Amino acid sequence: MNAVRTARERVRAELIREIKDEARRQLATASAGGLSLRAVARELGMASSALYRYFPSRDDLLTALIIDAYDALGEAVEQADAAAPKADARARWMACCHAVRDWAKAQPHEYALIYGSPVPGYQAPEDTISAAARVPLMMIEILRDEHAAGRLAEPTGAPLTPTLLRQAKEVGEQIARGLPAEVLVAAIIAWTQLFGTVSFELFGQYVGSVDPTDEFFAATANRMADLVGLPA
Amino acid sequence: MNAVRTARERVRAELIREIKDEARRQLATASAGGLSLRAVARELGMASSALYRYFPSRDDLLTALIIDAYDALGEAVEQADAAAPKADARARWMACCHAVRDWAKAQPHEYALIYGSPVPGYQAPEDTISAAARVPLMMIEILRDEHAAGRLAEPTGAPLTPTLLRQAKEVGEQIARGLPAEVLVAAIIAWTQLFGTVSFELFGQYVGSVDPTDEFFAATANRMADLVGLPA
DNA sequence: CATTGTCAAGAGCACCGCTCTCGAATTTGT
DNA sequence: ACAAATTCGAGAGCGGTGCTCTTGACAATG
Repeated sequence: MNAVRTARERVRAELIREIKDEARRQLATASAGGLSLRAVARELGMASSALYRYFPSRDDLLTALIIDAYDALGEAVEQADAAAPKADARARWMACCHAVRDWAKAQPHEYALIYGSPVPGYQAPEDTISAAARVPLMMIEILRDEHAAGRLAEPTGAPLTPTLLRQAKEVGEQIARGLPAEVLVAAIIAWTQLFGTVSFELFGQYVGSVDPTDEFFAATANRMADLVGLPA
Repeated sequence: MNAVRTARERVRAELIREIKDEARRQLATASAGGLSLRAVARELGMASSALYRYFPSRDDLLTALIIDAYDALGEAVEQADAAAPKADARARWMACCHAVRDWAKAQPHEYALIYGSPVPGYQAPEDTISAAARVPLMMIEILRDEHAAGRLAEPTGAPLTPTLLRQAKEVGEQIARGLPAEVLVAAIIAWTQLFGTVSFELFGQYVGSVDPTDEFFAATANRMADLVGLPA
């Protein structure tokens, strides 16, 4: 009974996968706003109306692609971290940074989908935010490990304002227990810098200056490792 | 004769302005990809085909809006710098950073237009890049003034790789003569951080952590001032 | 075997960017 | 002052879009 019912559901799951694959392929030529359900259906040899059996609207297809993208990026970063020597925090940090950049350069349109400007009337559903948190959580885990081992340098620079300290403490209690608020703020700065650099590179802002960007990126990632207090 | 010719051209310039204004207004509800010439024409009470007398294509309208946006942002930053005490480099720096953020928060859709993901098939024409350079040039000018006065601290951190040094020197020769390559690299990092932070705030990545972002932004801008070597 | 649920397909709606043509208005040249 | 040249707005129309609704075929269920 379950096996029989699965027969139909399996072909359905397969078709959903094919639709997403084709949509991803089209994303490469026409980005988010230009994704055409009709074109996807045409390429798959089916009527456009049939697609609505699988995705109730264009935005739902887009949402599925966004979640997939966040997950793929998170997966890539987590694998990069796992492959790095666990004792070498800076190596883990650099591996994660490079994993983000490599993934973004390999799937620029999927990256633009999740870190570019929000799509017109699109409202990100709940499911996306947990998927989006995987990368920052990975970076924080590195810092927690290093802090627990007592190898994290104390943050420098002007002291933080009370409000910012309170905000950081609140966030820390939920996802970074044990990490000093100053470190967490530095981590948010570094996290911003990481994606800012990748975005600027992908969106062409470095053309004419630090292009190719490989060495600049490595230098930036190292500066950020310094900022959060990782040992050299 | 000139006055007569101007009569027609004046109403033409006026209409171009109205079209751009209305397009900007629509950008607020449907972002770049969803900008509709027909809707603009409808709102202006004219036939959609008439718009093509003023903008040969939708992309040309978009380009005009993009250049206007870059210019408006550049103007805002330059005014902020001019209003700051010329002798206080950090005050100038902070004023510029806050000017970028304030402008972006006041016109989020125009900001997304120029610093979000590139529009589908859109290729940025030459005119945009000079307009885009105004903000980074302003930041570099602050550093040049301070360096000329001998008040710029020496960059810290690991030494840069030869390739990156060479890239920085090349850029420096064109737009930042006299500025050490290490400072220029730090400036590019800071420039990236500035827009990365503004983008993350506007695109909702800080929701749930450092939101509201006012104090975090100020702290970040100060850290970046430290990074480029500005005195406290 | 009949019923029930699922599915693809087609027609159709309102919208889009864009092109072309045509008549009216305006500017220009004489 | 009048004719020629240019500019302009409007309309029709092309092929495309997302999306809805209906219809008829198929497969799974009892």
